[in-house]
Amino acid sequence: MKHCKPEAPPTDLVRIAAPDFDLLRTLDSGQVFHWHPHGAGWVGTIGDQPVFVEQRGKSLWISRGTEDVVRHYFALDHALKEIYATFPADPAMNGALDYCKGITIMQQPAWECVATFITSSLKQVAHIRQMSLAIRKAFGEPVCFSGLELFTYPPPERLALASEKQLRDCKLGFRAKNLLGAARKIADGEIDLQRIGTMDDPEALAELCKLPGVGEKVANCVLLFAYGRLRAFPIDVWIERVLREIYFRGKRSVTASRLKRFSREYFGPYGGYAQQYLFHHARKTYRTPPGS
DNA sequence: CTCCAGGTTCCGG
DNA sequence: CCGGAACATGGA
Repeated sequence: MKHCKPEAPPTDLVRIAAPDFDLLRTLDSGQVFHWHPHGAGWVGTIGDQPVFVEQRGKSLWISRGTEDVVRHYFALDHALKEIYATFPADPAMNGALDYCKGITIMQQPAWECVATFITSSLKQVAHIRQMSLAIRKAFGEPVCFSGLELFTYPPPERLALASEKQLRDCKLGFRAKNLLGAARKIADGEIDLQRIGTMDDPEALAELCKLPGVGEKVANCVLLFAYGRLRAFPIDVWIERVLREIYFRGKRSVTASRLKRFSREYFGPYGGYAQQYLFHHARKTYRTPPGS
């Protein structure tokens, strides 16, 4: 990140209430990949808007004028206590809840979410962050903010003009073709991300899966992290591990569709929340047992 | 060096 | 419907 002019962390801040929210845990939970620590808080873009956010106890101190945007993006209106009350009360879920309390399911811009999760396949979170930042730097708009140069996420129309080689130079590997294809389908109007918001869950899932590089897992991430479908339950390698080792312990030949059906029925109306907590807890604490 | 990572797609039973 | 293999890249 370049310094475009010397300036300390922003001083024109306003306070908003965030009683049950945990900013650090939320930003570290593998939903978004572009926030930078800055002073005692964080800077990043929400859409085209550069924002500073710092948590002090039950309050967020944020750039003046970004109150509505921040509240929506971080889903500060989600009633976490009511959501927790719907979780199954088994030991694994209780452990995850204890570890993840305060994480919200965010409400990201749809395209940015689709694009970053297209690049996520077979990549660690640190790599997804690198690719996301490289794409912003190469194709996004620079925004000078609080002495830092931030970059917006390029819209589909912009990436549609890129070459596959340019995207590979952002270290996308085989994902370059998929991201380019998806950008083109959306820029051409063949897929309408706004209209997907009006569809029911199964229909929206099917529509998202028409994009190259988007299968059931990525589509569910997008439904969850961008469209507020809090029942969507993405099954990645971590969640599959949790399901098999805890909820299907000792059972053999458990198929993928079996896991899907179980997770849909067992985790309730906020299954997506349960999934995110189980994922984050497992990813942060899992160690392969010695000798196996 | 080997293993694996917030998968998708294609191909053969 | 199911399992297997290919696909790029870099951190552990």
